[in-house]
Amino acid sequence: MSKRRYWLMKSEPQVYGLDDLKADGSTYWDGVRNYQARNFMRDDMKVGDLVLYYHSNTKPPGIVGLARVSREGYPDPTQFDENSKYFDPKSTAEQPRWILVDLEYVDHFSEKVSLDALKQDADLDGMLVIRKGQRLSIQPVEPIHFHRVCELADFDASAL
DNA sequence: GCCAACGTTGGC
DNA sequence: GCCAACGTTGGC
Repeated sequence: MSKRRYWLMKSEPQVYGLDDLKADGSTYWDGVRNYQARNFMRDDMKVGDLVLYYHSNTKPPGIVGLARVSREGYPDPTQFDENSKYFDPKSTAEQPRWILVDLEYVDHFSEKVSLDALKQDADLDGMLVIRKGQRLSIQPVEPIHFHRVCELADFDASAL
């Protein structure tokens, strides 16, 4: 088995929160229109990778639970849909610009680990999400940081 | 609602 | 290829 990677993905709970993912079971992560985030989904995210699910634009922002990559990169269908706000006229079926992955629900943390708590924790120094001005909606996470976040959430990830 | 910190676009 | 203008993200 290849080495598993860890990620953090941001979503606004009023748009598509972890509760929505739980209700759906799985989803395709559409609407990403940032090349760096696209590249992660296209090149690096593999089935089985674990994802810290982060709620932004809420009070307080923070990590609310876990998801898992359930399908590797394929073209985001919304780029071809003229009625979608994610429609991209420069994208073609032969050369799609935007690639997404599928995520499946894993679990909620019993309590949100707030952004403030992440910032307070010395073991999480260097984690991207706590950096000022960091807007990237998909971020790689160091394994040690991933496990520390689970620890802060009092969540046992050893069986995953 | 404000605004800092980006990323993208397009004129030149 | 530069960079000003503009748009977006997201914490506060």
